[in-house]
Amino acid sequence: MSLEEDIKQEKFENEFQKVAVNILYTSSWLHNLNADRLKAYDITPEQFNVLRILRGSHPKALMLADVTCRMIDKSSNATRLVEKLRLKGLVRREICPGNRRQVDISITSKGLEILTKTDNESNAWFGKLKNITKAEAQELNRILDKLRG
Amino acid sequence: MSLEEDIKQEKFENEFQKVAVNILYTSSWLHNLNADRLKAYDITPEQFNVLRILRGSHPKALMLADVTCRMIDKSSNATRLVEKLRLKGLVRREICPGNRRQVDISITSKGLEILTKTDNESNAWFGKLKNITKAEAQELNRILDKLRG
DNA sequence: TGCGTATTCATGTTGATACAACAATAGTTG
DNA sequence: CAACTATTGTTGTATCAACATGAATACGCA
Repeated sequence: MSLEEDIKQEKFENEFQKVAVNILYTSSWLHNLNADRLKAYDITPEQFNVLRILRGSHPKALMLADVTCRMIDKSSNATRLVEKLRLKGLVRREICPGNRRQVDISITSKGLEILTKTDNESNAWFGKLKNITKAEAQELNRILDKLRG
Repeated sequence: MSLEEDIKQEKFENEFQKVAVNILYTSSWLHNLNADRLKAYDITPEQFNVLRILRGSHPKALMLADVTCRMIDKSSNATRLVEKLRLKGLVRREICPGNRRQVDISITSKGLEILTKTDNESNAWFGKLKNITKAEAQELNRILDKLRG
């Protein structure tokens, strides 16, 4: 549906203002879709993101700062996110012996299992994004990257 | 900068996954920009959004449900958001005489003043989005609308 | 070595989000 | 009119985001 209908706004001042609102609105839409599908696994989208980051470096551990800088939303607190995941047994937390300030985080086999399960769904889920063509997806990515300049 | 650099991810599984991450990431970037510039006025981006919605209908009041359905993020709580704005004197809240369940919300002159001030900045602010051309902005809007189906 | 600074993470606090339950009023129907 | 249902907002609660501050360790240099 058009953004104008979705938020009952007849017109925007200019195309750039609409871009801003459209990105924020579409992001909220995506976030809600994602939160819904992850509810079955009892994890939040940001927790899921951290798990994926850790799978990306598996079996190597990452220090907390490395997790943070890979996160989509840098302002969420990696310490507490990781602690939530640890309590669920999905990640491991170890003080680095060589540098005792540092905490090494790695994904557990239970964490990997959850990701495997969601992978099976993910294709179906990305299907929801396939209202657009691959060429449009590429164009979207190009423009968003350029936007952030 | 490219998304890959921003979140240190070398590659995505496919263009659609990257679209999802890119929208979420760009939205977080935009939200932070917005929050920063609004800090000088002591309002949050969602409060700002409500003020703009009310200016859109000014001088007509809107009932709470109408505010909600125009909001970018439908899940934030309009009752409490409006109460915050009321305490700052930026909106008025009146029980509708014709239907006492209903609450009519309208923007005050003080609320309008704040928007006038931000308007003066807004052009400068939208300038940050002008890494892209108007044609690209239109294309971005088209694809985002299509994406949400 | 010892002192100042930088790095890395944790914690405290305030306000926002997510979701469910509740309350009050209005409309509807036998 | 009395009971039922729908509409419209409010409130409670747990969790999360945003931001500032604090604590422990490591590093650099006189």
